[in-house]
Amino acid sequence: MGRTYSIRQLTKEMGVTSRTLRHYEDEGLLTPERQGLARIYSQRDRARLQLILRGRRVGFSLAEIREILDLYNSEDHGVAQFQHSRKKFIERIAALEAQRKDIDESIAELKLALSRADNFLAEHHAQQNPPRVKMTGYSVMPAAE
Amino acid sequence: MGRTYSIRQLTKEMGVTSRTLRHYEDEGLLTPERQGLARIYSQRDRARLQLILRGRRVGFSLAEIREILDLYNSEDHGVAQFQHSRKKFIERIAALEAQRKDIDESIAELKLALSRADNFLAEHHAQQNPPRVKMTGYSVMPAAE
DNA sequence: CCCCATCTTGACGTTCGCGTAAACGGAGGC
DNA sequence: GCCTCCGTTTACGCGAACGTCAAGATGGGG
Repeated sequence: MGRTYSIRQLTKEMGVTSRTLRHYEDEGLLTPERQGLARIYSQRDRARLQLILRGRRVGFSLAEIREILDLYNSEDHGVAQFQHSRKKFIERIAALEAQRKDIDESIAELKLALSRADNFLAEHHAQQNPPRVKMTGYSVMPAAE
Repeated sequence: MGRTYSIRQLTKEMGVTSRTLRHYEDEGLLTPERQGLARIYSQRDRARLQLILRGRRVGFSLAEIREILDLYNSEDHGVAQFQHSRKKFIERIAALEAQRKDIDESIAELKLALSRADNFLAEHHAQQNPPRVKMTGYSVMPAAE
């Protein structure tokens, strides 16, 4: 018999509102038990919620998250089902790896901008008034390509 | 003088609609020149658009993207400005690195699920797909009691 | 000249992910 | 009894990021 959680406990632990949990339930992402009217969340619900929130952080829509959870949780464990799941998993992995590339590029660019800011601040170290220095004629973007 | 682009050319190249470009202009993210009524995009506009789209792919809102672009593009090159920019850059980098961690975890989990699907298919000698290493790891999703 | 393609400016519509009341139901304490 | 929490349902609202008409400008070709 696993631990159980009230809606309040879960919201505090995960940093979301009760409205959010009910919304996820409406969307079929969570299916807590009931004691009368009150929802009672199992460890499994809690684990699913963690997956949902992480999925959200990486940019999945609730529909996509549900699809993935359904793949994990499928009732039908036939060959066709697994082949379908396999395809979906591969798609998701590829998408995430592409996204990671975007993120790495963004980080690199931001770090470059950061170092430029640091250089400027180092050069104008003790200065408090904004110096009207023109920066090497380049007023726009980090060069692409 | 650099190359220029019609709205149509840019949409085709970038895979977005003209409505999207106009929307970005309404939001102050792009400021193409005009020839009469027609918009005419410069290389700089094109570069900014690439940044915008990448920002979108990593989950930034248009408001956040505008803020970052403004940091790059600031007119005021004073010390206070650079200090502010520096702070913002550091924040963004930290957020992206956190997101990267989420992505790596998601990828790891999906790969685990993938290998389980592969194992199943191997056992049932569904010969269509490359077999995988045998896994003995425990499922990420807690079993349904 | 007309036609057609491509552009333009509104402006209302849509989807997603919840927020935010409004109104009500038990359980426990005083 | 009543008050205070914690919970519930129903349901309208909202901001973001465009989609989707409607109606008109502009320029080139036949």
